[in-house]
Parts: sequence; structure tokens; C-alpha cells
Amino acid sequence: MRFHSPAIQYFHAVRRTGSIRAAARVLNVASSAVSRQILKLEQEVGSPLFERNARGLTLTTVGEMLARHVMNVLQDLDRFRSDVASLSGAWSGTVSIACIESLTESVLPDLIASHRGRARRVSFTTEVKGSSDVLESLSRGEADIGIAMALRHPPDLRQVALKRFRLGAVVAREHPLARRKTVTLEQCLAFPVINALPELSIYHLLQPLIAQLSETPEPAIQANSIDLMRELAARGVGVAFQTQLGINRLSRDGQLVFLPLDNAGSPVWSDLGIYVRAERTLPAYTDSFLQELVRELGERERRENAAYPPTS
Amino acid sequence: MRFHSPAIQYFHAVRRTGSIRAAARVLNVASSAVSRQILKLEQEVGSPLFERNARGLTLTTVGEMLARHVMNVLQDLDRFRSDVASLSGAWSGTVSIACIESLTESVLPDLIASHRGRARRVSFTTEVKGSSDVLESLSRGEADIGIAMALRHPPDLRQVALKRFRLGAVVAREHPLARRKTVTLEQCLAFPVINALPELSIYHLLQPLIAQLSETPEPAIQANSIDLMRELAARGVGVAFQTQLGINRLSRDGQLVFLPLDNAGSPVWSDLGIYVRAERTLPAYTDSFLQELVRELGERERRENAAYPPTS
DNA sequence: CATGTTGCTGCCGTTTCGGCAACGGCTATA
DNA sequence: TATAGCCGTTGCCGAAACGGCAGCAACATG
Repeated sequence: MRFHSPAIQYFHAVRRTGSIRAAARVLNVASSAVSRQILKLEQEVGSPLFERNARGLTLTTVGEMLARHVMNVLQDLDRFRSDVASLSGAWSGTVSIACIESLTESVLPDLIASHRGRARRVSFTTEVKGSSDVLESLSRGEADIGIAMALRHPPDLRQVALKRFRLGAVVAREHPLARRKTVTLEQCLAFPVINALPELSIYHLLQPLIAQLSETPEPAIQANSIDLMRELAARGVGVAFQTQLGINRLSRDGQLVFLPLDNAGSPVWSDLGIYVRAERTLPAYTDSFLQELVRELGERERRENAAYPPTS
Repeated sequence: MRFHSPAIQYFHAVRRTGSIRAAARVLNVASSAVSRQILKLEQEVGSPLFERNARGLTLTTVGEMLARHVMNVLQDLDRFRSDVASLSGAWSGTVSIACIESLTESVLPDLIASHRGRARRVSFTTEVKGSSDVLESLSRGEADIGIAMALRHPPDLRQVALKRFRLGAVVAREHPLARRKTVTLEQCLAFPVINALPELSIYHLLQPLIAQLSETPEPAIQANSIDLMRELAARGVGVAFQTQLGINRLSRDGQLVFLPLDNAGSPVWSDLGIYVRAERTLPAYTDSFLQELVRELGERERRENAAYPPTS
């Protein structure tokens, strides 16, 4: 099912690999063939598509425009293929997800497991990275669905849903704070805390609040892994900060306690966005998973709001 | 700039013309070439794309799926072309509009004239037809922007905006009703009326109301042209019904009077929708006109609401 | 200076494409 | 019922496009 000109595919491969010879290796063709197709494309467009550096190729402005078009074509071709396949009852394909770490503890594994239980032929690729990298993966067409902190997103992405979760302190069962219902930042800073490094969005949520306090915070542990911070908290090393999404299992076991943060009477929100390339129609099997993801996150948001009503 | 496989274009032409030989004439190639490309496509997809009738070809289900993909590709190619062209400052292209008759009197000619004044290189194609035909034109990719009565629209279209206008009676200056501020349907039916035929949406707006009345309406003139009905009303032949959009010029001349309909104390709304194919990004020059169209219709809606506040 | 990598270009065999003419199937018309 | 006019398809053949191979100059790295 390759009814698109080879030039399209070659261009796409060159853009991804950043080099003609590398693209040729991936495509299993001679590099001369790839080179010629690119030259032919540039001749037809009437403008160079790549800047030739000694170390490889970089897209020009026109090249980026063509890349956008080619991505639209290839992604829509994927959707067409899945549409045809689903006619004969074969629901198969790969859902590619890029997301931040908060989801890896329970949300994503639960969802994927349950989805695979129903649709065995659908496979998954997941990549965990920072929020801005998630958005970039989507823009570059390397992922189908992205979950990231809801910052400003580029116009070529569409925010499918926005869910807000309370940021809270996470402490071991035996921690002096564990009996409280909510905590303030000051109360936490009286104990050793496990701080997020700037690459985690939690840092940017808490830093402005910490800056407002008069006291200098206790010397603390710093980390860039939510998983690690959670495990440290479980071992009683200190107070960690994150949303309830990441401590589902351990809090059910009773090892960890989640205490919603109370900042001068109002909650501290962590906004989670679900993103998709705007200029694109998802294949049926991808869209199906997306719907479940949105529903599940909505459900968790609702449950959390019920458990910790945003009192003032 | 033809970097897409000929099969794509041939398929598109065959779908539009409904025949291989007709497509070949349009494409200036031998019919055998077209036939072969179609056969090759069907072989690659693994399923027939057309049903061969004696009189030509009809799309199969898989064929319609491919048609959707091909339309997405070709329309996005158009956008890419315009993006590249706008880099060199050349804003040129053709905006294709399908709309219902209500817009032809002032909205559309005003907008097109003013837009052409600013962007000389942008040309227009407009086709006036019934609401359902407008939507179909859009779905088939024969128009870029559609304006129709806001009924239920197929899922492959996106409603960019929804504007509501009051339906009213239109009478000549000398008509006995002309002095009133508003009129009820009963008051109108006391005079000869110019009725819309079922092909016009006005018919479907008024028919349910007329059916509720006890009296049998006066024998009346029936027509399927808003233009004709307006001119008949201007000549004092009877009372016509339409929105204020269509009588801009003649009411400014004082020849015609617009009287908002009052149906048991509430207005009768005529909902106008602006539509675009959902799976598509418009070229810059088309989007620019679309924005103006939405703004202008919003402006008229606002002005009309100010002139005839929806009293109860 | 040697080595490795990059993109590009003749040369040439293979594949694909398109034009021409002819065939069988069908419809409408005389 | 015969005929003329469509229709899509197929064999044949020249032309164009494609891809592989080997070699080129330019540049970076050690």
C-alpha cells in the first residue's frame, strides 16, 4: 500500500535522521537515490528544502512547511489504512504516547493493561519525558497522544482536555505530619523536604510560593525523578511534593499519606493537559484509547475533588 | 510542483467525473493510463475502489475512504503551496464559496468587493444552492467555505460560526402593514402573501407556524427565488418573508419595509451557519476571507439585534 | 596529515508510465 | 433486431523515471 511518491517518504526519512546517507540506510536504498529525490523535490518546489552543513542537513523555512505537509499526508495515510483494516474487523495498530512521569505509577499502566485486555492487536509505545519535550515529540510527529503540564502549547497542537489535580505533600505513615488533613508549605518546611529539580514542573509550581516565605528552607534532598522522590518519602527521609496521581498504590497500602497543600487558604493546582496534533484525524484505535484516557483522568479528577473538596 | 504520485490525481479526477474516459479528457492523458493507475491502486489497497456500472464508476466503501484521504492530501497540498507563495509576498489563490441565496443581495457582494480591493490576486468562485447542497459541496471538496441554514451538519464538516437573524415580513412602502413595528403571522395572512416553495428553508421555518393557525391562508403566490419574492413584494404584490439580510439595499432606498415576525410574543429565528471541512487547514488567503465573513455576519447580527431587540 | 563522513554525479540496467489501437460489454436509438 | 456510441480493459512499444554502483570534492576529526 505505497501509492505515494517515493520522494515524500524519502524526504520524511531525511528530515527525521538529519542526513541523506542515514535515511538511505533506514530506507534500504542507495544514498544516491535519496539524494536525487530530494534534489528533484527542491527543483519542483523551486526553493532549497535543506541547508547542507558538513555534518548533515537542516530544514529551511520552506522545508519546514513541506515537512508539515508531508507529516499530514503520512499521518492521514495511517488513518486511512486503519479505516480500511477495521472494515475487515482487524483492529490493529500502534498507539504512541509521550507523557510526563506523574502518569507512570498507575494511570497509564492501568489504562494500557485494561485496553490491551479488550484489544489485543493494538500495541503501545510510550516515552516519558519533560513537558516541553512531550509537546515537541507531538509536533515532530513522533507521538500520537501527549500528556504534559498545561503550559502554553504551540498552535499546531490541540488541547483535547485539561484536568487539574491538587499538589500535595507526600509523607510516610509514621511522619509527624501524617495525621493532618491538609498542610501548609511552612508546616512542611519545618521538616526535611525532598525538592524537585528545575526540570520537573513541580519545581516551577512550588518555587514562587517558597520565595514568598520569610524563612530560609531547611537544607533538603533534590531529585529529578518523581519515582525516586516518592520512594524516598516512603522511607521516611522527608516530605515530597506531587499530585495524588503518582502515589495510588502506595497510599492504598497505607505506606504513604497524601496531604493536599494549603496555600493561604487556597489549593495549589497542577494542570494536566492532553494534547494531539491539530491538523490530524486520529485512527480509530488511537482515538478510542484517547477517549478512555480523557475519561479516566476526568474520573480521577472527580474522585479527588470529592476526597479533598477545595475548601477555602 | 507535482510531487504526488499520478495515481492520486487520477483517482481524484475519476471520482469527480464518475468515469475513466472523462477523467482522461480532463487530465489530458490516454484513458488507458488512467485505467491502469486505478487498477494499480486497487491492487495495492487490496480491494476494489469503484463499482463498474455500464454508465461509469461509483465509489465503493473503501473507495470513499480513499477519496477522503486523497481530498485531505490535495487540499493540504494547496495550503502548502499558498504558504510557500506567501513567503515571496505573492498572496494569490481562489476562494470557492457555496452559499444559500440570502447572502447574494448584499453580504457576499460587499465582502468580496472589499476583499478584492485589498487583495487583487485572490479570485473567487461562488455557487448559490440549497442548504443541503451547500453542505454536500463542502463534503465533496468542491467548495472551501459554505454558508447554509444551520441544520444538523455531517461530522466531516465543522461549524465555524452560528449567527441568528430574525425572520420577518417584507412589504412595499405603501402596504397597509408598513407602518407597524412588528407583525404577527395572522396579520400577514390577512393580505396576499408570497410563499416560499419547500426547497427554500423559509418554507420549513414558516410551515409549522402556519399549521398551528385555525384560519386557512389566503391563496398566494409561490416561488423558489428569494430575489424574485423580494422584487414582487417591492411591487406591492404581497407580503414576502425573509431575513433582513436580503433587503439591505431596497430598504435603504425606502422601497421595502422589514417587519420582524412576532410569533406569540417571541421572534422567529433563522439560523445561519458557516461551515468548513473539518479535516483541513485552510490556506492563508482563504482563512483571511473566512475571518472577515464571520466578523461581518456577526456585525450584522449585532446591528439587527440593536434595531429590533427581541422583545417578549 | 590520514581517516571517516558528508552530499553529489556519471553510467547503466530495470522498472514504470503513457500513447495507440483493438476488444468485449453495455445502452439507447432507429 | 441491428447499429452506433459509450464504457473499461489489455497488448504492444517507445520514453521517462528510478535505483544501484563507483567515484568525486568538501569538510570534520583525530
